[in-house]
Amino acid sequence: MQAGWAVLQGTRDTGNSRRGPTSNHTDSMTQQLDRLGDWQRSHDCGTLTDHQLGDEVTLMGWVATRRDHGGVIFVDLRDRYGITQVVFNPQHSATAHEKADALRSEFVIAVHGVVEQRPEGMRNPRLVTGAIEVNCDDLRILNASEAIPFQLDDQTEVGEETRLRYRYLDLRRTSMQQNLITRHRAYQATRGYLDREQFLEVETPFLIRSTPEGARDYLVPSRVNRGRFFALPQSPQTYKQLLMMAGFDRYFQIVKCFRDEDLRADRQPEFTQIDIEMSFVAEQDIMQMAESLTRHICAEVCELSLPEPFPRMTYAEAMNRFGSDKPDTRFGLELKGAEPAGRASDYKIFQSVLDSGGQVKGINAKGCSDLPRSRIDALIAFAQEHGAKGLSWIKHTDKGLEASIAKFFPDEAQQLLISCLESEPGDLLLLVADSPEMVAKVLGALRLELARQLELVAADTWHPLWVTEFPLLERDDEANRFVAKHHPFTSPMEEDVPLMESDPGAVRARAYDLVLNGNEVAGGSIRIFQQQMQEQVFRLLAIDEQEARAKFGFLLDALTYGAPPHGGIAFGFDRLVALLAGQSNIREVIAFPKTNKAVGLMEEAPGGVDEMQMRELGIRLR
RNA sequence: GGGAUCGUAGUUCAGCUGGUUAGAACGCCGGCCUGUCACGCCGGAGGUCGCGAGUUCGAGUCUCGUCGGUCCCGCCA
Repeated sequence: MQAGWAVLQGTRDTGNSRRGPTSNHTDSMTQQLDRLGDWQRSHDCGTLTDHQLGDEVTLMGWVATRRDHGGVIFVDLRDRYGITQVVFNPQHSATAHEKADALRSEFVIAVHGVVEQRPEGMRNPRLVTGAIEVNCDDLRILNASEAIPFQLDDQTEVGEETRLRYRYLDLRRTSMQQNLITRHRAYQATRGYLDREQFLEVETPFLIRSTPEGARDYLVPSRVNRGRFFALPQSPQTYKQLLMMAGFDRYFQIVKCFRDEDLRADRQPEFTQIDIEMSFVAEQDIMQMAESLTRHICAEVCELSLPEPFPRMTYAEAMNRFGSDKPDTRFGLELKGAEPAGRASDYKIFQSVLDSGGQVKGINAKGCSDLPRSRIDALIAFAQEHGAKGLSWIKHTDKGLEASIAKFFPDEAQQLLISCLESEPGDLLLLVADSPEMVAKVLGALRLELARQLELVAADTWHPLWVTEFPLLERDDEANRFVAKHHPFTSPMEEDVPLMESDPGAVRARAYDLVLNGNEVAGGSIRIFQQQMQEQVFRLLAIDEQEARAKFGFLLDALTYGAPPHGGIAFGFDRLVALLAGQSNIREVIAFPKTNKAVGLMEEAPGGVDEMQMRELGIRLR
């Protein structure tokens, strides 16, 4: 036995191989490892306190750290629940102490011992179990571990590439365990709430028919039906509507969705939705339900109390005041119209934009008149990255308005500018002149960037907001036609139906988004449930009858057999959990996420396939 | 498809206007240590400077290309 442990110590790799363990010391040690035998875990590593003093316990877990004092060895034993200090004292058990000499980080062990009070002054107030320690009399080494490629403490920030390559190690870190626990609690809060509210959880297919509307589909070739393909669902949209037509009244599902689009910090190729649909309802019913659900989740998971009811804002107001359809209302910096000042100025750029139907709007960066030129230049560059031709700026000092463009603003125009932007000495005015869409886009982004730079968002503030009355349609300039902004089954607002022929772009939808701290966490709509209306909308979208039949024939048929009025909403579950976990990146709340290039670094997915598989599927690369 | 940024020891980073043998901390390995908990002390090992070209007497450093990570624009009904 003893010789065996010596082998183990001597062969532990120093330099780590990059792609996992190549040394075979683990193999050579297998015979020296202990069996679990009849040992049973009596407690976890996060529960022992003064109350168990004197108890004999058996703990199992990972060696978080080993502190060898020559005479006495301390091991911090870690599991999902916490950390307990184990003491190996030669006077208590010479064998256990001798054996503990071989322990290294991340070895998996079982210890048997007695819960003892720590000596006076040796307590660790930072551990729940810090008042006690387990005096070990018997140790079983269940598994060894190579030296791990990065430390598991939360002290040093390890690069994400390394973390993702060894995700199973990364997930051992306390912060990641907390994130997944938060996620779990959000699942349970959701299921509990919706179950109590009479919602039925129903699964819908993952292998579905591809429809070229919307995002790119992930495709799955069918072997049995050679040359045909399934798509993975971008959402269970049509199925949940069919469940309403089937009379299920209240449906929900916590479900994976798939979109083959480029990734972002808040976008993964596969992501999770809380998908909900209800029959015999209008906007108010769904919004009220979604609001209660959100309040319930936030209360259960984070003990937050959100306002009741959530504030509401129309899409038009959101775009006008915040330049965004998901405004972060935790700070000011609202967009202000500056057209009168632009008209009164001699500034050619503003004049020509206004003459061609554009807008001049601005943000008043309060108290920023002393911002150095370099920072302003960076803001200009930022605006240009977002598509602006330029960003005009004017400092409001004690002496009045100062800037290179101030000379184009006669006194009257200056006064108008000051009143339009509610400016005071000490402020910095940032102005954009462009099409209304571009003005909103640029100033909306600039507003967020300024708030970030100026640290205007106080920690632990939660601003939920409903955005309503979205446009039904959106102009697709490339295809020169209208496309659905939400999806083609969204019902138009009744009072706007007459506009469908005359001014389709002005028709508002019975759609709503739930925004939390500037993040879209849910979105939904009242659906079309009468066939004539669905056909009318398809016409607007330039989808002819043949195409509509081919793509959505089953849904159109279902509409003819007594479809109830219905509507629903879907939550971006990953985003919601990320917010609750205080993470700005949804990868932090997903166990095994993909990189920006939609690659799994650990399992190296996607990978190639055998020629045989391709042949069976009737697929050839070109 | 485009832009920005990063890539140096296992990890996190430093490495100046191009110039001797590429450094630090943590980790790892060995030794010592009976009350630590970021243990301590002594010693040691560990590098394809992402990869490939180019400029140069000389490249971690400059140029071009390429691969990969991250953030953003486009895209995401």
